[in-house]
Amino acid sequence: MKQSFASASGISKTGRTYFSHRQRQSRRILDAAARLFDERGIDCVTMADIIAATGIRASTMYQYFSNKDDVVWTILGELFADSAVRAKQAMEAGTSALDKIAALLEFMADGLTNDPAKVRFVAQFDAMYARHWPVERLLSLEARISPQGFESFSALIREGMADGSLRPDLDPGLTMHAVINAVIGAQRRLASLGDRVELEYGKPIDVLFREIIRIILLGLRATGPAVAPNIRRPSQPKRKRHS
Amino acid sequence: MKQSFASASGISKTGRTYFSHRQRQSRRILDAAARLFDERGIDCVTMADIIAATGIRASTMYQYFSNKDDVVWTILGELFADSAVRAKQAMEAGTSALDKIAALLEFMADGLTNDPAKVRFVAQFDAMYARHWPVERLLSLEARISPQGFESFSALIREGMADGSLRPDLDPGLTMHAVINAVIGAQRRLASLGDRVELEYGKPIDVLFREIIRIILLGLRATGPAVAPNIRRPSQPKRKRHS
Amino acid sequence: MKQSFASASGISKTGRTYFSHRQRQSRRILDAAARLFDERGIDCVTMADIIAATGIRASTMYQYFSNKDDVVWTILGELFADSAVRAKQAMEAGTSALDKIAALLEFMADGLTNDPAKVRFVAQFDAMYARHWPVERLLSLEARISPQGFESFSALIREGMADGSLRPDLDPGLTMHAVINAVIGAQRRLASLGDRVELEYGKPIDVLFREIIRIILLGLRATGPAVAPNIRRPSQPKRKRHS
Amino acid sequence: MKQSFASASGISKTGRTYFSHRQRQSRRILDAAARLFDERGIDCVTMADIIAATGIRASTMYQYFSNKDDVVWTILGELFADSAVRAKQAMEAGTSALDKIAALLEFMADGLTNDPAKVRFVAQFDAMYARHWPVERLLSLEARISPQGFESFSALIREGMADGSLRPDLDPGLTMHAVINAVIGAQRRLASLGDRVELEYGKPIDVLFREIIRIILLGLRATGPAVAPNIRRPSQPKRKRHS
DNA sequence: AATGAATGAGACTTCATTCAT
DNA sequence: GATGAATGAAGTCTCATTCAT
Repeated sequence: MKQSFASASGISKTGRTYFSHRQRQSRRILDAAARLFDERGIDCVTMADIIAATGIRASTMYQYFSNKDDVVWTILGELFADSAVRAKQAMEAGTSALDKIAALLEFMADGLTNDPAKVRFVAQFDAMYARHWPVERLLSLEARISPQGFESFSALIREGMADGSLRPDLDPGLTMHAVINAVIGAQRRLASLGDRVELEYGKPIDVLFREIIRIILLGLRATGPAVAPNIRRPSQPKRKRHS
Repeated sequence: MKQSFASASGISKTGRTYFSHRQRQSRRILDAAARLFDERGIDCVTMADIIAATGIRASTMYQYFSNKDDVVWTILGELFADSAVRAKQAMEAGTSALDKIAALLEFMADGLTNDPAKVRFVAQFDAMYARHWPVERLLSLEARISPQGFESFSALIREGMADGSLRPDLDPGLTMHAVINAVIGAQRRLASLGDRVELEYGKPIDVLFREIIRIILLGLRATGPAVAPNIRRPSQPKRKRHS
Repeated sequence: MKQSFASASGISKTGRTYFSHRQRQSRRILDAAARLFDERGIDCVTMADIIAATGIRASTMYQYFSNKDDVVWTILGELFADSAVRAKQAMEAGTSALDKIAALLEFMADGLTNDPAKVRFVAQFDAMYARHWPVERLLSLEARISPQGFESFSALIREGMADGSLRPDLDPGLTMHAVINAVIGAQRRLASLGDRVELEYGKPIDVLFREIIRIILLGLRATGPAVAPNIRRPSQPKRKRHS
Repeated sequence: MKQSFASASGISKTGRTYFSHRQRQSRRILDAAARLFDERGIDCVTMADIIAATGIRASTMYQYFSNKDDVVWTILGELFADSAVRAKQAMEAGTSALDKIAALLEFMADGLTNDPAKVRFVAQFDAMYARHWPVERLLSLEARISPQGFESFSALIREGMADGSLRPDLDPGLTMHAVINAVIGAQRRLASLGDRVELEYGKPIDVLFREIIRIILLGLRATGPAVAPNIRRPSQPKRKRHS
């Protein structure tokens, strides 16, 4: 059986690392819950279900997690903690701003390929809980996906316009935020629809996702100058109005 | 009071068609439900809530809708029926394939601007129900957003590569599907997060959405230089502000 | 079986007065609850107990009362509504202020004699809920025991000092409030201890209560000699009966 | 921080008597419990609350007290042990019977002024537990408030009628029991209502309490003779039995 | 003496739904 | 077509308490 997505959260079971009993129990619960959430959808899983799946008694469960939100939130936290580190590493590899952005998006594509269940979980979480929990808690968590938080996005665009890797007509205060929101939205939608997309469109979700990344990067990157220093690039016959 | 989003669904009250009492009651229920769904989220609304909001008795409710899914599905159907027609109209206006795509995405941007509640509703529906109902029912519904269904997307890309409005290196069987999924994903994410996005990023959701559309279209369109070195049309003279 | 104290609330079952089914059920619940509260103490009765005693199903119960507080509060309301009317009538009979006070205290003694269960209930309520519910709700209810609310007490003392029936050294803003609080406190304590007092002291609770009333009235009334040495007012010719 | 009312219970920390660890722990528990009882009301405090407040583990708690009743009872016992001694001392100071009674009542007024929390605790205890525990245990405890128990009350009344400080028409087997019950009832009611009384009536609880004491003493004391040696006012021919 | 862990028992409440009138 | 009433079936959570270490 494939590894539960909760247990991937950087806590290694290998080696002689000793889990205390409490930690082990906690993990059993989280793993069981994560599996159920993925199988049935977060809202269709009850505490009773998790309890049954874990094999402990209800009252014991409540010694570990005081309610379903607690479980959900914990899983989410582990997920993000894990992602944040790896996203950072991915971006550091890039040289130009465009490279960095590409690395970040590629990182997300890898997430979709390797852990669609994780993405699906977060997608559900977003759709269901986004409105019920304080913004801060939610967005602060999501912000970790980028190294210094979303605030660094502006800098990235500016950097790219300076180093010539990005189009000169981007808006530092806007573009990257738009891109990241769109890519996250796309990623989650594809993860949520899962195999159905393949059935319908004949393409696996990660192929679709990598295509949209390609298009977006094409849209972001500097055209003429980036390739050749001399500014030709006449064309673009009639940029149509959008809005 | 602004019109409920359900009652806007293309059902005309004009003409001498008289709603029977039954139809009026049904509408009251759907309107009340739609409002509640938007206020609290689909999963946080119970039949009892809808009943209370409508002012009828529980037992009467069941004369109209046999359960919550029935209500949800009906609202969704009205929403899509409405959208399909208008999306089609929007696209017909375009001349080149790029124009048509732009018109379709623009149509979605308008949806986000004018009816965020509708988009939010569909987003929730997707995240929560996608997995519980047969694919056919769901995707068939969504397919209506494009005139001939998603199948026509391949043709559109081919058309664009032929008429020179799109990059020549696109994949007819892939690109448009990728774009549409991403744009839907982005639209729904933004609608779901709503005002929070503005608080966090300082930009309204529709501004973000139009920016990503712009980037995607930039990524799709044929770039003169990339294709041919000859320099006409020196630069995008005045990218207009989007918002 | 003796009449339930809840059902004494001025709602007559006799005659052709028709209770709707709902009212009858509601009464059954209140009666059952009141009996249990008196037998075991309010805090030792659970909703489940009341449900079992009433013979309906749990879910039906919640159609009538949404929780235990609701039941408790309803019973209390009926009790006070009933008392308020009768206390008023009792006081109106008196001529001098002392008579009126005596009538009020006597009314309370009757309550203790005839409905110790009611008093006991209120005593428990007080001790347990006084701190958990908003003052207004509670005191406004209690205030009904006196015709125009406790505010009229000052007037009563002033009236008595004017008509010569009360000691001249009383404090209108204080004395009657002190008296009423003490008498209520005494009444509730005796009701709570119930038969135990008799076992311990060899006197029934109402005998003890009437004795303290007598002492208090002796303490309140004008004493001829104390005021003026000349002996007019030859003795309270008609110590009024209390009971 | 002010001393917990439980730890004031006459347990001396002086001398070289070392509390064993066990005693210290026990005290911590009792203090924490007493504070919680006063803050929330006895019935709203769970073992878990006490445990949390004390900082020990649940299982450790049960090494000291086998259940909540045990804790409650222990606190109550300390309270009474303390009171009994001081009540005795207070009464011994008096010369006439009236003086002794006044001293006793004054002692209770002091209790209300200085330790309303203690009184409140006992009031709650009374209302809630009186019915659940054997009479003997309860009343025997309360009896300690008077030196030789309530049995001595008869003697006190007789003494007062003999020394001329009390009215001659009192009932030795009744009056003092009535008075003490009333005063305890009043004291507890006032303590329970606490600040609310002041808000409602504009007078602090101890002012109200002292006023009722004054009235009762006025009602008890011999009238004519006490003021002037000459005995006129024979009167009051035959105080009839009341009840 | 302390404690980590577990748990039986049950209380409270909600909800969708049915049914007879 | 409307409604009053009832309810089965769950779900969530609390609490006092035990027991082995």
